[in-house]
Amino acid sequence: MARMPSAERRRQLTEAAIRAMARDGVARTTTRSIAAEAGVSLSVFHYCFDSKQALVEAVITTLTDHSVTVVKQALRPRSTLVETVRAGFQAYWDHVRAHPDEHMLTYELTQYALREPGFEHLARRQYELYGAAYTELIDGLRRTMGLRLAVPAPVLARYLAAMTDGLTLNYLVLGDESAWTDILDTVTAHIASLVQDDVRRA
Amino acid sequence: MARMPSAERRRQLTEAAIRAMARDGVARTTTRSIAAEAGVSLSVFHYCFDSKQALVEAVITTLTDHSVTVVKQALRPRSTLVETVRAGFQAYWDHVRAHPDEHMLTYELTQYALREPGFEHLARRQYELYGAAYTELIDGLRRTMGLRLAVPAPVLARYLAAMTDGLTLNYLVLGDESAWTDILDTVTAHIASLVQDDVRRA
DNA sequence: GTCTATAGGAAGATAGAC
DNA sequence: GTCTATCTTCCTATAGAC
Repeated sequence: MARMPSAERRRQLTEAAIRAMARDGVARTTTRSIAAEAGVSLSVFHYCFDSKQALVEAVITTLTDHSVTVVKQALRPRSTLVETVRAGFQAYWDHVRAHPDEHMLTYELTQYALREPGFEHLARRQYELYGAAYTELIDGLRRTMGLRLAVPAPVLARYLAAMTDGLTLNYLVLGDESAWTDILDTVTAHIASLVQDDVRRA
Repeated sequence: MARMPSAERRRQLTEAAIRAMARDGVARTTTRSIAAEAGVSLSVFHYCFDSKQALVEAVITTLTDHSVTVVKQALRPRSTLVETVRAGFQAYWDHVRAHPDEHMLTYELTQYALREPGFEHLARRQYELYGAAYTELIDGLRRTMGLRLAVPAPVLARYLAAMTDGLTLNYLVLGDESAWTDILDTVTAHIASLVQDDVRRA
């Protein structure tokens, strides 16, 4: 195989691990299967990473950063408040439907991090970054559109993050059969009314 | 060790497995550790269960039924609508705070079921039973208090189930540090207004 | 940096005595 | 039904040649 600097090999192996884990699940993904997915031998793996744990850490941070980017892209401010809520939620949901395996893997890795000693902070980091992304959006809207919130932005942010998280997990478990369109409409309407309630109450 | 009919041994091993999995995580729980937790030898395990998978199936159904019972107990109708929402949510949340490991294990097993070929139906069953419990409550309230809903009861039920699911997962990841009291107050208020909006709109 | 080969251990499952 | 001992397989990680 062609020689390659360690840093690039690390990226290659991390990407291969994400593909393998998304396809087979975290539990079934072995160092051998990752090396095979990357097209290198097992020793190359251990030349680049001290241990499997070290790779999983790289996978978690990479995937977290990617997920947060997805959320931030979806949440970017639009022309009106209602439009921001509706389009943002729609964009996020489109991503979930297009890449269910990726979101599934994210949940698996959260569980992994919570159980692995010394990895708990990676799970927290992920959820704190989600909260920060929502908080950032809310604060931006508040400045731009003169919103005044009845509850602190971080509280509202945490609530919105939890709700999207729960809806995503339910979709992954139950599939598309149910009336998700209705639910999304309901959710969107309620989020909009929620924010506008805050405005009215201020 | 004292002899015991197979059925009872199976229950004993299932309970031991739940304790071991809640303590060590699903990934680290082996047939050996389960047998040790139950105080029997490994062969007894395989005398009662054909395979580890067969035991996990028993664990999942047992824990699902238990979780659904918890939800149903929390959701029982109270004197007023707002009271039902508030007390129900509070009762559920008290259980989450008192038994975080049990809820954590439930999430882990959902992932396990989604990944294990032939076990997907167990994950779906769990979430469908949650939805059924919420639907049952809503229908009961509709009959008792003359509610009229703007959205079908199953849609509202699925939404509420997803929201509590997301909040629970966020709590398990982020711990108690954040302002969960504020969030719960916000959530309760919004659920109440949500149902009452439905009433007004009808 | 990359390879083949293998060490070393732990897992699920079975054999056969009691 | 329960036990101890063992089989077989698969994993992570390393050794050493190229």
